[in-house]
Amino acid sequence: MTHHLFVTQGNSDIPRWREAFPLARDCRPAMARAQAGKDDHVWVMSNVDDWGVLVNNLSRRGAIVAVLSYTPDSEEALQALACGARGYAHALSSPESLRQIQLVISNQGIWVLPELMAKVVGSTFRALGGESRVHEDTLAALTARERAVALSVAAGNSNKRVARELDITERTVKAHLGAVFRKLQVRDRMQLILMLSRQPVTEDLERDD
Amino acid sequence: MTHHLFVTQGNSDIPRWREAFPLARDCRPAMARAQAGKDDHVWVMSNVDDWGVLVNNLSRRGAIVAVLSYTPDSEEALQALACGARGYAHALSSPESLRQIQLVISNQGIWVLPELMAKVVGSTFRALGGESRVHEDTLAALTARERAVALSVAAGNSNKRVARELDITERTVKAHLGAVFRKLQVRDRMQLILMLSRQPVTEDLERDD
DNA sequence: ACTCACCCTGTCCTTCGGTCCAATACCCCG
DNA sequence: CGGGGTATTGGACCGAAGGACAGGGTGAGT
Repeated sequence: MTHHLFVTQGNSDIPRWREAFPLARDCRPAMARAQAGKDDHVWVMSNVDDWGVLVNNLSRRGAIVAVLSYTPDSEEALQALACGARGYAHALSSPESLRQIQLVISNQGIWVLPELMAKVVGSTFRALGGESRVHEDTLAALTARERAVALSVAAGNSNKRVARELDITERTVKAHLGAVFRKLQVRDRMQLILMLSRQPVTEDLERDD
Repeated sequence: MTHHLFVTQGNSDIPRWREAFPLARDCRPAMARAQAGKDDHVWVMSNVDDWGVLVNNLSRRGAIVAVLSYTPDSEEALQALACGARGYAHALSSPESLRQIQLVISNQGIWVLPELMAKVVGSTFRALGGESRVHEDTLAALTARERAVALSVAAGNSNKRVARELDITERTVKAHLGAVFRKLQVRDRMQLILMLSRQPVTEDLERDD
């Protein structure tokens, strides 16, 4: 059968893992390295020494690895994924979350904190030179004129300036801009800028008050 | 209840989707755009026009989107993810695979072809030297409060929202913001965003009329 | 002809953003 | 202690932004 291991550095207590997976065993890095094999599930704390190397080894041997961190950040998440981990989450995730994660990654899925997702994918996309392919897509939904207005606005120009630039009335600029907002589902020029200059945007939309 | 849609371009036959999800309906992009909402599951073929935009819209509205392609490649996969899709697979995946994918992505997971995963994440990590350290320089000139305001504004928030966030008056936000504008030599919040979300800025700034 | 999509413009009105001119309070430093 | 920097807020003012409502013009299809 497959093993199920928690790898911790020292005598740190194992938060709610025990609760999530009663059958699992906790161990030290060396032990994991020795025991884990194909299809085993291994959870590695990001505070163990050389966790990257460990994760790499394990996943290379066919183990299904998830990394848990007390201080999750996108950079570490990327590193974890790059080392072959299939999951990355907060170490204090609830037992339910942990089981959900296990479900996902044991089915060939990837699991990262939702808020990190955007960042990870974003930087990945940029890193691959795919650069502004997205924009072309989002902008593709616009008419030629709307696109021109959107781009100018996204460059930080005021409506008046855009008007002069395109040699139309400020009123017309507003009209086009309104259409852009509708089509791209943003509330104002700020979010337009963010959308076109990319990523963050956390969880805007809806509710301003 | 939640919808379950297959979005195809034209009269292409729906491979084995029917078999995997008997209850699902297939439709055109426009229909999907109109019907799909929060928590709906939508499968989009990568040969429909502007699938990127469509996926963007849908996922932004809370739908769970997966992209299927007859010719999967890492670039397209990344694009799909960047647009908010949670899954990317071959259009001719077996019904079992499709169900597995659905399981994964409906549990907050990400699903991409395993061999693409390595490529994508691998190259990323290397290419990800230093990301966004630029800001710390520019932001260093600000007081703690000003910095907080600046960052929130740069995230696309309105003055009112920032006020609530920091639990101060909108008036005070304006005061801090004014200071930020002076110190960073920008005229308004748009240029602030541009300054904080990219690096170049080369631009003129000057002259609006 | 007629519809449809796009482009352009107008007025009216509300809210938001930014600046000027204040004032109060805190804290650190000389 | 007095002076400078910071944080906070008030009021007033004005221009920018964006929505609501209403048009007029073109060209491509049907």
